[in-house]
Amino acid sequence: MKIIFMGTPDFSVGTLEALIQAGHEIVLVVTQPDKPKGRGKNLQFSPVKEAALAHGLEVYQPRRVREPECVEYLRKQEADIMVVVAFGQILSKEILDMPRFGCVNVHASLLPKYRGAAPIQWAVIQGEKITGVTTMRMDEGIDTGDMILKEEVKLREDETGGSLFDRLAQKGAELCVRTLQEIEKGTAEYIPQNHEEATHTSMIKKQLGEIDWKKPARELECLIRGLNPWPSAYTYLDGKTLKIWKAEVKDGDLEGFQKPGTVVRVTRDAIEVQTGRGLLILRELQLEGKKRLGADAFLRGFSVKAGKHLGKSLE
RNA sequence: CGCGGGGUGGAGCAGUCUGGAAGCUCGUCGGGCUCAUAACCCGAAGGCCGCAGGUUCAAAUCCUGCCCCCGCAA
Repeated sequence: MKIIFMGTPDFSVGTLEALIQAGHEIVLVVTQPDKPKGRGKNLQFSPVKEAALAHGLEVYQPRRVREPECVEYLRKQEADIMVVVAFGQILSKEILDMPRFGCVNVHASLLPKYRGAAPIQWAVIQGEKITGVTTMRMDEGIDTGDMILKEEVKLREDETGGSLFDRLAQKGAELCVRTLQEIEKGTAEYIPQNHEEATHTSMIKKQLGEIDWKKPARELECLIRGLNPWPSAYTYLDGKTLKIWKAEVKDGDLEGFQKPGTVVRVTRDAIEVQTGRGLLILRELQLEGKKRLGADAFLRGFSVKAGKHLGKSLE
């Protein structure tokens, strides 16, 4: 089939490559415009653009796909179908109706749950046991279209946003190829979502990573995993940002309840911190400007003593 | 030219401002003590102080250029 592919981040790349592998003709790859990124603010290509260029595909980067001239350009491609994976722009009805088979989206959750921007990270943050990927035929709403195929994925104990991201990207790629096969054969079933059960997620903001020590240790541990490797959960130590990369939960409070955020015990390879409920044992951390370190190495260079308060300096 | 921190034995750091013997906490190896240990005691190995120039009687330390790592910001 002649496909227009739309996508931007790493998550989309696997699907793009799987489609190429499956022998589809990608007539155009649409991705977000290059933006200044990283230290030094250099202009950077999106991962999808990198991949497209590597395969010699034509790349199109409209500021807004809904503008008339963009729509015209898409129409000229005469694609049979559009595959949209984490593109980052909302498509107008005009575009959605354009291809013969419509627009198919790969979404990284078991719809109708976790509609919206960052379903993968949210699934980890919320402590879900199972999530997955869903393909659907897009309609005008955000992630509200009829579902085609779905596949479940179990979260591991130590699942991070990053690890789940990788696994779902791969599952999504496979699922997308299968979905297109069914559509091509005419055997695809379109199952409406139960909108009553829908939940929504918002985009991950950096600020979400600031640890609120009043919350239960269990919740914080999920937050830490969910925001690893980006943007990471953090707190403050002596006014400097301290990222927490790995932690464990320890139920029960040690020798009476101390103010949340207080270091209650330091051993050779762990820093135990009081939370709203239970203790959080910090195992891997990173101080501003420094590398990521295991707690044992960290403690060799920086002395942290019991009684120290983590978080914003005041109080 | 977006802002900022850093590169010192295997690990993490101090020392740099105020040039003048390479230090701390660990790890490793050997020995001792102990029922025992992440304990304690004794001893040892291991460093082009990121790279290249410059200033100086003398540079980890001052000056110049470059490389690499990281935080913020996007």
